[in-house]
Amino acid sequence: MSKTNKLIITLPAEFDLGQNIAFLGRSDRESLFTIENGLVLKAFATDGGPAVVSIGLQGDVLEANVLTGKLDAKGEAAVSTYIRDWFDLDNDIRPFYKMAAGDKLLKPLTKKFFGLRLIGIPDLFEALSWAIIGQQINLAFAYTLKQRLVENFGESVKYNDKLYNIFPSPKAVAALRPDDLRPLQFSGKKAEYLIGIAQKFASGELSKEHLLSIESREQQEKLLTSVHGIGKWSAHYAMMKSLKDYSAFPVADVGLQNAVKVLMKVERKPTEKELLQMAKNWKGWEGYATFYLWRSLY
DNA sequence: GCCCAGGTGTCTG
DNA sequence: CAGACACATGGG
Repeated sequence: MSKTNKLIITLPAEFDLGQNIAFLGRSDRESLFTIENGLVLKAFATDGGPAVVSIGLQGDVLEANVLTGKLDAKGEAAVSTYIRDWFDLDNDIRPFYKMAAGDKLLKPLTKKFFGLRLIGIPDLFEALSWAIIGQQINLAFAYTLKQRLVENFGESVKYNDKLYNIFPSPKAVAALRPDDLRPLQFSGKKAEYLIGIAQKFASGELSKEHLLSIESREQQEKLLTSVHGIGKWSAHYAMMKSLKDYSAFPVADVGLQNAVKVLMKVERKPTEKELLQMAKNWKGWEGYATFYLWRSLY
């Protein structure tokens, strides 16, 4: 009998697991975790090998249980940090709610989805990959492409006869050729961008640590958009989902535009200019506002 | 068949 | 610096 690791994750007051699970469950094609009976199950790559972890509510804290594999102290710290980042637990979102209370568009959303946190993608390589996959295609197809990438080039662990996938490492993707991805129905450009970014991560030219060491958001954006395949939208997407920039604002996002259109009950999508005008009230919280607006679409 | 999709790079005026 | 356009492929 091996001892099972159990991690306790403390929670802020403005947190509702049901709301966050509802967001996580938005696609039935998600390939990187599963949701069962109020528990989130996900595989993690650790130095000691892959581990499947369940995350669920236990009283007023989250409890993470290691189901297979074993975590040393370093692994436990890494998984705890990942979960805190994933659910954005170390951020005081009261100022966001305060701002939203005075905003026609956001007020009903913060009421309806109270306790929803900006669900992140802690791994920057995964965040940028997902941005590239999602460019200019519908979300359903994007999930299909991600699933094929993950299943073909990522590791997986079995638990209870089910496979739990881990997003492919930069090294694994860096070794691919576009012709490896074309049969999975990646366009030539997506394949080229994805492999190029993987190579930059594998070589150390790009890293989350380095991006985070840059204090100026403008400089972060500039560095990100200097990479082939990362435009303004993808840079802001990664900044809000991975770099904890709550003011990141992917204005060109068609989902965001549609959400505003629906909520305002108007015939056409707002222009970028109109969105920027609207977002003047959101200063510092554009990323959170965007996230709640996306949530309104499901 | 047609329009749209969680865009980007490149070219042109 | 703004605007037009090619790219690429599935979903509805």
